[in-house]
Amino acid sequence: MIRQQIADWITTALRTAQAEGALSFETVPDFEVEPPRHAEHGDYASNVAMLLAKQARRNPREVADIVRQHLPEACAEWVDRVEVAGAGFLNFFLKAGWAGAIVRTILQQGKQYGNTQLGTGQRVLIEFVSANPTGPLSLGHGRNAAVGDTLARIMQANGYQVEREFYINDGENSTQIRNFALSVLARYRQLLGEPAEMPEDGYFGEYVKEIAQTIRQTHGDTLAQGEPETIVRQFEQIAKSLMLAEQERDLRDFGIVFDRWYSEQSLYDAGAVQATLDHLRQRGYAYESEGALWLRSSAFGDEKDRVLVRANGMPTYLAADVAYHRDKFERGYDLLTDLWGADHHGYVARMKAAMSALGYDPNRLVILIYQLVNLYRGTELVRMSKRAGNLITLREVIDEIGTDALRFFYLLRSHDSTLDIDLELAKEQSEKNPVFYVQYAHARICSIERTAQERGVPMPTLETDLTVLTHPEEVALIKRLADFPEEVALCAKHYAPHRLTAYALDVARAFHGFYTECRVLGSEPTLQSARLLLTRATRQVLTRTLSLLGVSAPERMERVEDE
RNA sequence: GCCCCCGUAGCUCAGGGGAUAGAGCAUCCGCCUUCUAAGCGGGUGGUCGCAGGUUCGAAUCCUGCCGGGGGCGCCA
Repeated sequence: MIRQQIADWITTALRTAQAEGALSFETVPDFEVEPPRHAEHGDYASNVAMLLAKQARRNPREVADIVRQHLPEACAEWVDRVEVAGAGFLNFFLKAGWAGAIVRTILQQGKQYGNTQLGTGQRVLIEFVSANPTGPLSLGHGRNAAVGDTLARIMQANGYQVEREFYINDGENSTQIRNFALSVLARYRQLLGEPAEMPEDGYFGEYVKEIAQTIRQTHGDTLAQGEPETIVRQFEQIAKSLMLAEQERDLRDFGIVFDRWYSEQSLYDAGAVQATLDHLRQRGYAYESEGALWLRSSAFGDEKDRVLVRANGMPTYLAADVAYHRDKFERGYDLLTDLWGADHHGYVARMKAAMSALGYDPNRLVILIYQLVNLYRGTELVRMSKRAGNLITLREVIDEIGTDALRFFYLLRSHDSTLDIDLELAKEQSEKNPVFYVQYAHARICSIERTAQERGVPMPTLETDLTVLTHPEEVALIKRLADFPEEVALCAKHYAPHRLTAYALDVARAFHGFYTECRVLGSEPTLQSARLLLTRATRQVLTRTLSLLGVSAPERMERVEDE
């Protein structure tokens, strides 16, 4: 808010200078107002003059000086002085006590603080996880889930109307569903003591046996009798829905609830796949060759054309997925966001090409690719899961380290980076663990408030004099708090939810510094009141940040002493 | 061969046109009569993979190369 305020003053100054003929330029550049690294450069600095110099045909320092002289008088309320420095930076030095005004604003805005208008009026569909219903969610799906859900929360905070959707890959003609069903069927028969062989490329994880067991318990021993094709179809339905139920349960325990579970099969049932193929043909972007139907994706930058319908008449996964994305656009969203694993990156070009072929703006489809996740126990790479065999399940990691730690760790790095998670570290209740560091700051705040209550110190009103908040640690903390709305907006603009963990750590760090240097309870009454309000404002921002991350903000954290 | 991601402190990574490059961990030295020491302060530690280019200014943008990971099905 203070940054926006300064930016507005600068814009006003530019307009005034322009009107007076002191400065000539066509467009206001996209300049920045940032807290400089070094205190001698003021509280906030702007690069506007350097960006404008060429247009204005003057050297940057001259431009800076002109801007400085045309700043509106209103800024005198908060600004002590403005210096021109370096290559042409405008350095703003704020009056002692400016920080207090920010604390008041934060508290006045309450739960609204941190919200922005960035996406007001825009509908977004975030499609994520979308795991195959043939196995439990994996460690990789967990990253997808954490990034997608937090991004959804962030976009909501920015005013977007957000919906979360899970696309179920349940096409009945797909080989994977059939294989899965055949695997479950084989296990089921084995349970009944019948000789049954697993399909060669079947699913060999323990969970398949569990599903067979569940089916036996709920449907009895006669489900594998009758006409073979009917049996397999039946097993497809039952096994698939059991698997989906488990995925939904895991996600709910991970703090994620989808607005919609969208079935691939429903696209076939509604004729949407066929309609999309016809539409592509009409537009001239689908053609027959070698007995198959092809998408002319190479016309839109893809390296080659792709098969939509195989020579055997079966549509490919791509065909359904194109129909699905068409359906999403037709539902009226302004923006579609997909979250895919790195192993699907090669698919991006063809999906965007398909959207272009259908006449949609491919830029309205944002596909985020996240890199792999490796799990370590100390320095040892964890490869296998007992239950799922060749993959590590999300469930077992949640069970071991908890939702809070796992969500935080997933968002500790950019989705562009491969992520290593160390189970030992995530479980450790110590200073090494960043989740605890942040949560501990919150618990400390609650502890101060509890003690205040015990001592009969009431929470001060907003009329309290906040200009006494001038200690460097207080100002540093308030600056971090003041950044919150800007940070929330940046997270959305760059699709970078991981920035939020960094921000949470920054706020926690600033608070711990304040806590150490500035005694709250027992200080001089005016100061005590002001500090109590600062503490409350910090709590509000921390709680909100953690809730955007889907991480809890505990009111107490007792250290467990281990010998 | 082509495509995507990464290469920054001993380790794990932020920063992705702006001033003297940051954090955590590790390591060394300090700080608990007083709101939770799961905390705080300080020290050590860097040719931002290499070479060109663009720019007033490059870790950041462009090109090429090197190294690591992933992907290149009428699988999903």
